[in-house]
Parts: sequence; C-alpha cells; structure tokens
Amino acid sequence: MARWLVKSEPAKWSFAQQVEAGDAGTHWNGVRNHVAKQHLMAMRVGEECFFYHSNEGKAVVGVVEVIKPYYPDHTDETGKFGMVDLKAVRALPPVTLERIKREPRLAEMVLVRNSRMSVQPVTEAEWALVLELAAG
DNA sequence: GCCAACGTTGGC
DNA sequence: GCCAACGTTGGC
Repeated sequence: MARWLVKSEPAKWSFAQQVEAGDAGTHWNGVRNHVAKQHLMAMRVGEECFFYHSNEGKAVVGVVEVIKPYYPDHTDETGKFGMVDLKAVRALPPVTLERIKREPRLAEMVLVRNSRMSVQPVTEAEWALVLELAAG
C-alpha cells in the first residue's frame, strides 16, 4: 500500500469540510500538474493520504482514504487531467511544516524538498514518523 | 505583501 | 525545439 500527501488551502477546502462530506467523500479536482497527475493515477482504492493545510496552518491535520481511482476531471476543459475521490478517515493533532523541517529523518520528504507539489508520495518510514510526531 | 521556485505559454 | 515572459504556488 502506497502512502500519499495531498495539499489544500483551508480557505478553499479544509479538512473540516472533508469531514463534513462524510463517507461519500468528494472529488479531488483541480490538479493541473503532470507530475501530480502521475501520482493521482498511481493511487489505489484503500490507500491513505495525509491531508496538509497549505498557506494557512501549514500542517498535516488529518488522514484521508482513496475511495475511487483516477477518472477524468470534468472541470478541466483541456481534458488532460483527472482526479480521485477521497474521504476523511480521522483528524490528527497537527504536525506543522516547521516541526517536520526540524526532524532530520524527514529532510527528504517531497513536502520539504518541493514545496509546490500538491500531490506527492510519502514513504512508509515518513508516514510512520509523521504519525509519531502527531502522537507527540 | 513579497518573492523564489517552478511550470506553462507562445514567439521565433 | 529553444527560451523569454508570464502566471501560480506557497513559505516567509
């Protein structure tokens, strides 16, 4: 099972809203980057992603699960991009970007190395460590 | 609010 | 097919 991280500006779509959407989930539309698209295409149903608040908060705040694999994004008029459906699994005590950057073993996280990647893979070790930090 | 990093667009 | 100009993201 691969692990992922998806980003959203809470002013546009927050984890609280994701929780409100319930088990029906929502489509993760709007990705317009080819590398991020590759990651979306690689997602399998049942795989989990960290939900990261960018700009405001700058922290991992929860876990979401893939409930529908890659399909066309109807909001993309070029027809090139797609999306997956995600549902909230659970909230996490926030793990801030600042905290992640202070952890040497997380120095290779895409979140640290390429701050603009909106959908990114997370290694098993990174996943476990961030959960550890969340647990305090 | 600024700006660095990076992706995309379009002229040539 | 190159690359300058431009737009966007997101940390600070």
